Amino acid sequence: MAEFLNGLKRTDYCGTFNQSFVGKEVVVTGWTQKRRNLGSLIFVDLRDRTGIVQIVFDETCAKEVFEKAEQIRSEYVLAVKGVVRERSSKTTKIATGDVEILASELKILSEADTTPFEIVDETNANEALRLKYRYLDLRRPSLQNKFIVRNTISKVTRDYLDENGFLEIETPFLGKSTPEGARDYLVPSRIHEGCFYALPQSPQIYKQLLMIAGMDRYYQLAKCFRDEDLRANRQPEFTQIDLEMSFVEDETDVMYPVEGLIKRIFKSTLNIDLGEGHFKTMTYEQAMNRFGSDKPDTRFGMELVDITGCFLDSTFAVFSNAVAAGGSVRAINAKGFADKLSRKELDALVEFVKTLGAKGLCWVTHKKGDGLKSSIMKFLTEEQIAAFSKECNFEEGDVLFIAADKNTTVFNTLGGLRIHLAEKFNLIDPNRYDILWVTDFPMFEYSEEEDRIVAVHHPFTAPKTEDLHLLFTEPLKMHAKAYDLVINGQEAGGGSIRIHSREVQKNVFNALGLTDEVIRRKFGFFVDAFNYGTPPHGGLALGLDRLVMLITKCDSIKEVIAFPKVQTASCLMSEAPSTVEEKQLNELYITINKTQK
RNA sequence: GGCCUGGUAGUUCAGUUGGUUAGAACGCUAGCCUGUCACGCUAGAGGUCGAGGGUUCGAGCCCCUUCCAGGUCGCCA
Repeated sequence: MAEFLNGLKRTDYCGTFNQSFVGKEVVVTGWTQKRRNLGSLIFVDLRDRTGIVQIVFDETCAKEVFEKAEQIRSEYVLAVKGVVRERSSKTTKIATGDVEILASELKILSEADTTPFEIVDETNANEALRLKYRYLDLRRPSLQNKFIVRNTISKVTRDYLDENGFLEIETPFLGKSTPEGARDYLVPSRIHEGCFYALPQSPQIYKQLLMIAGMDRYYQLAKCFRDEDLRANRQPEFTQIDLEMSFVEDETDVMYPVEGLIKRIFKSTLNIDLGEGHFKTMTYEQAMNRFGSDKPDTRFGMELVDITGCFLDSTFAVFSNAVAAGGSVRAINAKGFADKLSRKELDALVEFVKTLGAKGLCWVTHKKGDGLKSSIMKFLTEEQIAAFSKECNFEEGDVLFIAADKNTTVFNTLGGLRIHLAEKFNLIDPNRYDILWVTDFPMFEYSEEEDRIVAVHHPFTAPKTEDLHLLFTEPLKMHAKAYDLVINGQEAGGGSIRIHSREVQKNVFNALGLTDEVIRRKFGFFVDAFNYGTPPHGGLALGLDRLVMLITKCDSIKEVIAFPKVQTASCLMSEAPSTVEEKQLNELYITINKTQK
């Protein structure tokens, strides 16, 4: 039978005890990590979120206390009163290993069934099982620590932004479905037949309206929702540190304050001092040319090299066709990999890049004493070999991977291969943090799917001032005042200076092929707002979950969200989403059409 | 939507060419035990081999379908 506290008040947390407590009478509460019953001597490790302390029951205990202690099992919730004393046999395995509590009073506040998996830090229980019993999984110290770090980041963020004049303002969850961008989660309206709210993909429009409203500087730890497929670092609902500033003009007006925030976060969580200077920056073009990615992982080398010039006279159709179509031939040199990669593994890498959209991949190996070998040996001339060897510093012991196609495919292929090799061969120092800005993104890109140009960032992003004149002639050559914060090859955040001129905004909409009628329907209230005095403004959003992942060094976003969804966007614990009562559907004017897809 | 991987006691796994009663460790239960901290010793319970169908004298194992989970590509302005 569960007992009540009956006035017993906790005096200290389990993990806080040390020599200075010796002799004090204390009351601790927590969960039973482990019970060791030696007959007339019982040890109980009691755990709360701060740590573990050992409780002892022996012959000095009252008979009924000792008998109750014999009933204790794993995960029972206890309250124990006792005196702290020095241990006769100390241990360094727990932080409180110098002392123990000799119990004089015990309350079993709650009994516990045998848990589906053991509540230990180094669990290897299946993730699905742990997610079904998430509240048990969350008892594990390593998981609790992630939420303690997450809290620190949130708190430091609020402190820093408050000190810098930002106001925390909440924006609606129930909003208007936005066109372009991710798929919206829709919420049916009961009052308006056939109408739907959309959950925000981000508070983008609202925060810009707050600038027009004169709030000057805004921030929010904003929940965002996107109905897209999940990944190891993507959940359908996630949190952004979202901010916006008025009277800013250049990218650095936003980037520099954010650098201050990132520095404060790293200092307060990891005690890492990121130094006085500004973060490194790299243009989008540089990032693509060197790393084949707009979120380059600069913790290791193996950079891309453009060797198009080496193959201008190539008889190999793949190369000549790629060049003729405006593409390129590029390579990465896997230094010293000749002995690490078997023929079978090379073939596997060729198959791997096909999953990235490549049609193929050429390789050249130079094993010691074995000479050159290549998948395209018969197409290579002495001059070409000499030329690319020089360009790529290709020497004995190396493996060169060559891709030829249109540039986007080449970048995707070699950029992806580079990361794949680094992970496979542990080329990355796990304790290193490489932080940089990627700037000067293209303003637009061509969408083959939609057969029109679309905004790379979003349609409110300001073009580079010097590119404005290209808007109606060569829009694809325009660059945007947009910037991404990249940490260890992950997009940690992104933002832009926004368009504040109604003329420019109208022209950008037009360049995107949106008619006045469409603009009115989709963004009417937003466009109207620009007519009443808009300050120059810009902002940024940081992925809070990804920051926690990076700082706690975990690979899965599920580890840093208290109640996450699995790959099919369902919650294994609550079994959401679920069907609902017919009555609820009727109220919402909804009928389920099971055949349509 | 495509591709890859996995599903066997509560948990993590093993299970030979398709062949007797499906095993181990941890956990759990009971008994003994005064310094354990991976406590120890003794005994015990515990299985719809994800589900359905097929091949076979015989299926955990082979085939088909399906469900669940993980990763990834598409997608994610």
